[in-house]
Amino acid sequence: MATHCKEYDFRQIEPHWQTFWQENRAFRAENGSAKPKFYVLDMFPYPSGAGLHIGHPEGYTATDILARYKRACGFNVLHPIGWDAFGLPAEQHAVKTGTHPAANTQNNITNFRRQIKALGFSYDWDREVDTTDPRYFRWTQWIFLQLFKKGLAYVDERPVWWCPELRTVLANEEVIDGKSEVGGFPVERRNLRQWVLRITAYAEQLLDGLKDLDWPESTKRMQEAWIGRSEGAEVRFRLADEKLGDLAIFTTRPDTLFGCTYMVLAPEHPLVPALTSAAQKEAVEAYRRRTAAKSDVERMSESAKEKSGVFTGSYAINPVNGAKVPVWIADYVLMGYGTGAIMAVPAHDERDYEFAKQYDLPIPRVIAAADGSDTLPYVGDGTVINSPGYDGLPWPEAKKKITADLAAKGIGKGTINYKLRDWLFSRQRYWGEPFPIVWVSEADYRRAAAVRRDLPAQPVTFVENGVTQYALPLPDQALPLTLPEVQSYLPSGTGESPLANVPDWLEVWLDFNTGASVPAAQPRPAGDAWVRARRETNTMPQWAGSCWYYLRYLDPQNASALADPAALHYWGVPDLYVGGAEHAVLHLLYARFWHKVLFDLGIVPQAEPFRRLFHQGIILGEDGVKMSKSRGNVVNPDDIIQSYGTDSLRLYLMFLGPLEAMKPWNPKGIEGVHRFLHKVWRECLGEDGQPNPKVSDTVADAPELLKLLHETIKKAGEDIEALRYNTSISQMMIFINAVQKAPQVSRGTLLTFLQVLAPFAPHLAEELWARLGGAGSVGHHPWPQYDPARLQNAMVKIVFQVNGKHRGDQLVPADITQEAAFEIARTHERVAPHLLGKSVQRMIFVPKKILNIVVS
RNA sequence: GCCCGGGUGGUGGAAUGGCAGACACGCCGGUCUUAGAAGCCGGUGCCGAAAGGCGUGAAGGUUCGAGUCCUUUCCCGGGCACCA
Repeated sequence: MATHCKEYDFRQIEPHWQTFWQENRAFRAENGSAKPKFYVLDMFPYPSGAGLHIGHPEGYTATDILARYKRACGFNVLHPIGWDAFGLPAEQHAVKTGTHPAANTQNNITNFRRQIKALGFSYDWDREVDTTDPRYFRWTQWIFLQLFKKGLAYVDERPVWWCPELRTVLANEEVIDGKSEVGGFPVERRNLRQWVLRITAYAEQLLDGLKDLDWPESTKRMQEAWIGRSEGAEVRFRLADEKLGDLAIFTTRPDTLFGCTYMVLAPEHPLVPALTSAAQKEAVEAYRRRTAAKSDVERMSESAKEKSGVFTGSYAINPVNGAKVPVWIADYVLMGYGTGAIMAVPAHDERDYEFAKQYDLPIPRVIAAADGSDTLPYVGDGTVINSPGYDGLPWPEAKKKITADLAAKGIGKGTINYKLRDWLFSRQRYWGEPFPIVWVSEADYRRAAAVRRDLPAQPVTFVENGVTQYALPLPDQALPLTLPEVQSYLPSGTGESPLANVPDWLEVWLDFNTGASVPAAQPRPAGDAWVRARRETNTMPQWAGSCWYYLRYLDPQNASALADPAALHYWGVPDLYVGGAEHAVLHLLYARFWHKVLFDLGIVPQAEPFRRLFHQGIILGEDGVKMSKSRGNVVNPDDIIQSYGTDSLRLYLMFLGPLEAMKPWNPKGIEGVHRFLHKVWRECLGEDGQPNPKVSDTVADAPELLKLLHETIKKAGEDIEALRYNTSISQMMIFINAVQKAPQVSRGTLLTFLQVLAPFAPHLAEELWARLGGAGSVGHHPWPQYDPARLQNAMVKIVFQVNGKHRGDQLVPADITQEAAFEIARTHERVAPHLLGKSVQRMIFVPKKILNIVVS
């Protein structure tokens, strides 16, 4: 079973055991097992052409250790891997080379698979998934159809980020500081027809569900901030010119209504033209034009310095005091939030204050500061003043009262707003999941609606050249809708994807019952259900496939459902999810949203997909800065494996520091753990490769060594559960250092130690286990139990302090009394001088630890 | 600006309010060797010959006792950023 090398030849040992595991399918997870399940999930990688980055093995080693440990503890462990393989780089490569992105993607996957296998992770390779496989994305499309049917998908022409360089639209989240996240190219605003998912319908649930999750607090808070719930009121102001109607605003501080001295509309607000007086027309229009021409980045950076705005010439009436207040437009008010209009209360809002100062608007105070200060703007606690009917109330109470009073008068109501926006779900790209949607005429849609039961309550439509088009979903049986071959992967440049350039795919006769289609250029087939249709040319964003992959692992081959309900019940959701903090908001929020929809549909039994989440930290270059090609400080896993072996790499990655910490790579450090593994080898085997002569079947280990062994079992187990691998490794080092000093060691002790080592350095552990006569695979043996009795010592070291200062220590019986300990202390040669001539005031005695003598 | 993390030897880092610096890197000395490498033994926070003193970004506080708890403050990293 084992190899026959005489030295620790990891280049021979590691592939040997990897082959062994593969041939024995050692890590297969069983559906329907009677064992308790444990599901430990890695964020699956995008298989880039650059190959694995050192950050991948960091997180993957962490989960692998846990997976191997849990298997040894008797769990049926699901530990899968797959490929998030749709994505822009493959498409850009295709544009450049003209080869199909699928070909490039498969090459990259092959390379990733080879690299990951060389790291010896205990994945169940029978469950590998690939988001670009039609058998996979069929279900991505299916889930989209469920969202569509539920009214959670719609189309909207809206300004979106357009990147001329990438020739595609980007989501807000993909734009960083006015540049594309991928490539760093400049972006601009354009109006395009887009698919949008109504994630805002789940805002409250997404916020509420965070409470019970075992996630890093920082990540929870980031999601909270992203959802951005705020409670306030919508208030309607009459306009002075009655025929213009009302102006609705949102405020979180209705209690400051008496302090409102002007109103501000977003420049894009639809009421602006009607509100603008003849005298102000020119100024208002110029301002609107200027705002529209600015990118959001310019708008933000400029206005961060200085507020700007223009008076419209109109006035509104403050509903609480009848005051006539001017209506302005300014770009510090955003159309996309609330009603796109605000009441300005300059005394109690920093932005309004700044604006009022700039344009000389009145700033009356309506909240008295709790601390009596009179500086403005004031946004702290206090009581209401200058507000007849509410004076003297603490402002949160006034807020409730005024909101209720407004509601009673029918001019306002309490509302909740969220910063969260609906999710822009389409991309003008080739390399993504096609939408299983066609566009048909109203008449054809009505005919389909008469027989189809899978349409939304409200049809999804858009108007094109004055004609209303209706979105008709493909029937389930027509899935997957695959990508057509194209001549060029270059986007059309007009905002449509390359799919718009494939007429035979694009323009079809479609049977709305079966989803069957023929090119429109051919004659219409016989039958009533055939309608003229144009396919949706957008594709889905990369987030789509990663929104539900953790479910597909449960039952990856299933052709009739995304997963068998029995598998969904047995495995449930991951018990642990490990991945980078860079996904704190987007992926993790989108996946939660989809999961909640699937939960509401009764497809999954849990409301949340990821109960326990952990972010591994970033590994920096040797120089303490982020690894990058340009800096030349990149560490390549392949090179490390070649020089030290994957066991050393795995161990070092975990020994570097706390898993969640950002920490620099130190090339000398890996030699330290490599040395440790060599030492383990030498303690087990002699120079001839046979068991070391000091290994004995007859000699009993010293109690101290056994105690250390049991401490090691205990500490390793506890640390693994808590993902504190650095300290468990140091404990194993302490143990092996003790073995080294012992003249003899029992075979049983070494075998037990190898079991503890196995999750961390599985190849070496297997090899030594076999050579020391252990049966079968070390990973298949039940995790050793520590004996609590062995952890006790009859004698313990007690520390003597005088006035809190360490003055000496002494080995004493563990159950020594305070009196006896004091007797030892007062005669202790290093302690006694500090007691001389002093009187003892009191003593603090902590058994087994400390005796602190307080003297005058 | 706001919200999170975090500051401990030359380095990475340990430390349920109870011996600060485990473990490892590096360095110094020794051993083995013709020599080196590897291994092994010993040392290694700072000041001091020693006794002892000082030490966890800084300053206060609570406590018999603080790296750990509280207040203020500085620095570094991350996220958000006109969301009314």
